[in-house]
Amino acid sequence: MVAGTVFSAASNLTTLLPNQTPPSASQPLDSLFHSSSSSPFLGSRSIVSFGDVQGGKGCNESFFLPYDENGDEDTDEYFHQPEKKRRLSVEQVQFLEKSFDEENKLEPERKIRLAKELGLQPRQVAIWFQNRRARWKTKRMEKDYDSLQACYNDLKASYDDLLREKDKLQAEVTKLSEKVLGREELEEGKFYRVETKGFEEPLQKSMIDSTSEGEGSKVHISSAKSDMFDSSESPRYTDGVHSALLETGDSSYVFEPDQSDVSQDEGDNLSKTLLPHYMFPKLEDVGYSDQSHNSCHFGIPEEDQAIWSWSY
DNA sequence: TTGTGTTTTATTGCCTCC
DNA sequence: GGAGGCAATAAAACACAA
Repeated sequence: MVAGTVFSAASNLTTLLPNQTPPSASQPLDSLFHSSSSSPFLGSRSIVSFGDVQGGKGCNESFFLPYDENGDEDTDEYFHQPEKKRRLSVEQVQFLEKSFDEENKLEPERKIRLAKELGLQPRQVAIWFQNRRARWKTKRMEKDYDSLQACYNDLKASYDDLLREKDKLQAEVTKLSEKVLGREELEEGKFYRVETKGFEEPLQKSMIDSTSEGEGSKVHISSAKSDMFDSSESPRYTDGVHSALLETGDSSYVFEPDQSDVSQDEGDNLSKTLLPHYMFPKLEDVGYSDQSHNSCHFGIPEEDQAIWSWSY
């Protein structure tokens, strides 16, 4: 390859006109792109032309001076230059970039044409496209990575929020369950038959008997043998009180919720869903005889009533 | 000026396709 | 088997801080 390149340089040397000047940096790209068959890039520095051998940052000045100024001595020096990489000129790169934007693959005819127009070896054009495709791929992967990262961050944030919410709700369930269990003494197996309006949702269909004639949305828990009691997710009622309840002949325990009290919080919503309605004692048994009362305090101390009050 | 990191050009080896 | 593509890599050119 080295010998080939040197030979190419030498060949090019003979074809270049000594006074040929590179295209001006201010020359519009389109005019370059639509130039005629005579290349505007011939004579600009490149590894093939050995232009600008002396280096310089972005210098487009042709290394090739008129022979009568350089003389044979310098010309001889060209052929003995060790092969060095030459950066393409700004114009050449712009031209190639534009071509790449149109199509990033290079057919043989196009390669030849580009090489001719740019005064480069077809191989150089091919290499440039190859490297350019590699850069393009890297950039695209970086973009993909960024978008995936953003996506992941969003999902992670949502997940963390859900986890926090879950912990909060679980703590609420625990708190409420403890309060309920703390009042088992008051119940002593006597439970108030409560009605419910709009409680159908928390109960599974299999648990509910249709009892709606003339009773609005009153719901009866038809059987203790429901999924609710088997579920490991549900509160466990293996103690004497609840076992007694489950074994009682009258298995229809209906709870009547408050319809006006608005002192609930989000934990209350949970309790509506998770706490079994049959657990509430009769109001008479806990010193509460006014069944027309709308609030669901059920003898719970004043300070706890907020938790037990809700409305629909 | 020099050391160092980055970019660009080019090579090599492997693979696929025709 | 040759041409072309790609990944990995080398090496020169370039940018820039100290």
